[in-house]
Amino acid sequence: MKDKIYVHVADDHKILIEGIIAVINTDKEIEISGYSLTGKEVVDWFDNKNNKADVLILDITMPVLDGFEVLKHFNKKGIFLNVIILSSYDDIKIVQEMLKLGCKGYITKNNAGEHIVDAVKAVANGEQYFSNDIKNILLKSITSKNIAVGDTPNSFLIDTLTEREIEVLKLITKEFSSTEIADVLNIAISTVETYRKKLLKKLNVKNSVGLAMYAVKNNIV
Amino acid sequence: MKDKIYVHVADDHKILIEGIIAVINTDKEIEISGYSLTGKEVVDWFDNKNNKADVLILDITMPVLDGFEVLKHFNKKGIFLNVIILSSYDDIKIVQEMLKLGCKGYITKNNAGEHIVDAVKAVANGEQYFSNDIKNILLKSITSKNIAVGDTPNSFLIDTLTEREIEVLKLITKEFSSTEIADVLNIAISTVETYRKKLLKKLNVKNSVGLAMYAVKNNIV
DNA sequence: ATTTAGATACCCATTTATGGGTATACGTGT
DNA sequence: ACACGTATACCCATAAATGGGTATCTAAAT
Repeated sequence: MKDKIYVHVADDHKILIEGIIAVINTDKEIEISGYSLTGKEVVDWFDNKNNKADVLILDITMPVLDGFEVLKHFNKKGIFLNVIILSSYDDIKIVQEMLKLGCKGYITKNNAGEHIVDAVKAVANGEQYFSNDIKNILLKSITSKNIAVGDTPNSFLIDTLTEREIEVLKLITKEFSSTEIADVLNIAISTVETYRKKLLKKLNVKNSVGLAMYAVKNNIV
Repeated sequence: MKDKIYVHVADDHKILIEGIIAVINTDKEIEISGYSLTGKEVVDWFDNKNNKADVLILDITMPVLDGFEVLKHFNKKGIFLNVIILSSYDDIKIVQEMLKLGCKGYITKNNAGEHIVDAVKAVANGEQYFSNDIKNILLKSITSKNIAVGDTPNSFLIDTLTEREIEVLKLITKEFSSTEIADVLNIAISTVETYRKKLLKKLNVKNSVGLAMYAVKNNIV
């Protein structure tokens, strides 16, 4: 009923890649179209237009570029991949950061074998997939606030803020006026006002309150 | 090893309350200390200092005051209860709203029987509890953004705001200017500005951004 | 009956923010 | 060599917000 699912695997341990290939080869629907041992290789592989993959299985700890940097790179380029994080980290902060960066699945290495095929099929199908331990820590993290809300899909694809813009934005949320921000950052008030204008435009909000609300919604503060 | 867990049940269907009592009575650790058929009754029951419960099982659809309003009332009063929502709604928006209002558990009526005892014990113990279907929709809702983050627990309203002040505050967080707020509420701009002054003073913040941040931190929005 | 809290509205003046430009300087990558 | 993004800074004008008052009306509480 549908084409094969092509998968690219990235992990700095060759043996783990071989394991994943072995597992995935047991399923006729899925095929490995490439693999990488460093983040740099991943980026380069996808830069080549001849290479294509429906799903990227991505380790976090890798030489040259780590998993975070790889996703940031793709986000910046506006490249939208179905990414499954395969990591031994089960720290909530890391999982959240990866979700913010747009990953669609997250499985831990402990029980990768039993999950990998299902995970690949799920994310290739536009769904999300988490291994049970990740599910648990995600649920635990749900408190009385800041519940996940289905936003504009892939809203990370919009205008990326520069470091300085984020710096200004953070100070705005701390109730600083332009004068005070200029003081703290040692720049002219006019410059701060330039940043305010850029922020308003990039984030498409009406005023400083909108900036603050954006910052909150997007975990910038 | 520990005292009994006292539970108050609120649902407008008497038969459902009876069912819950029957289920809960099978467990020696838990005891029903009261029940209510409307939201108003719940509020009144807890207003009486002689009444106490460790856990409140709360329906959403109820006459006089619904579940949302009951939780809002307790939040406003600074009353902190371990609340389990028992509802037939499994809409993500509703679950999220209830979590924002501070509920500690959420189970659907489909499979209440098999979950109710575990849920009560969990929330009485300070943990969270969700039935499997709720777990699933919560996980589904986790997108690339707005992941749950553990905040300051129970930071309720200090200086009580009036209804009108809260109304204005909410509009401020929606990026409305004073002119627009005056328009929406059909009052003079000068009146809106009076509210802004009062809000700034009561909440002890410097500007509108401070108001917005306060509103977010305190679940007003 | 009198106080109190809340909603409403205006006066004044000053400070900030917004919206439209333009412009220079620096570094990266093609 | 040149384009591009980023950080910086200024011009202009208008809109909005802030900070200090005072004041009236109503409903609820004492």
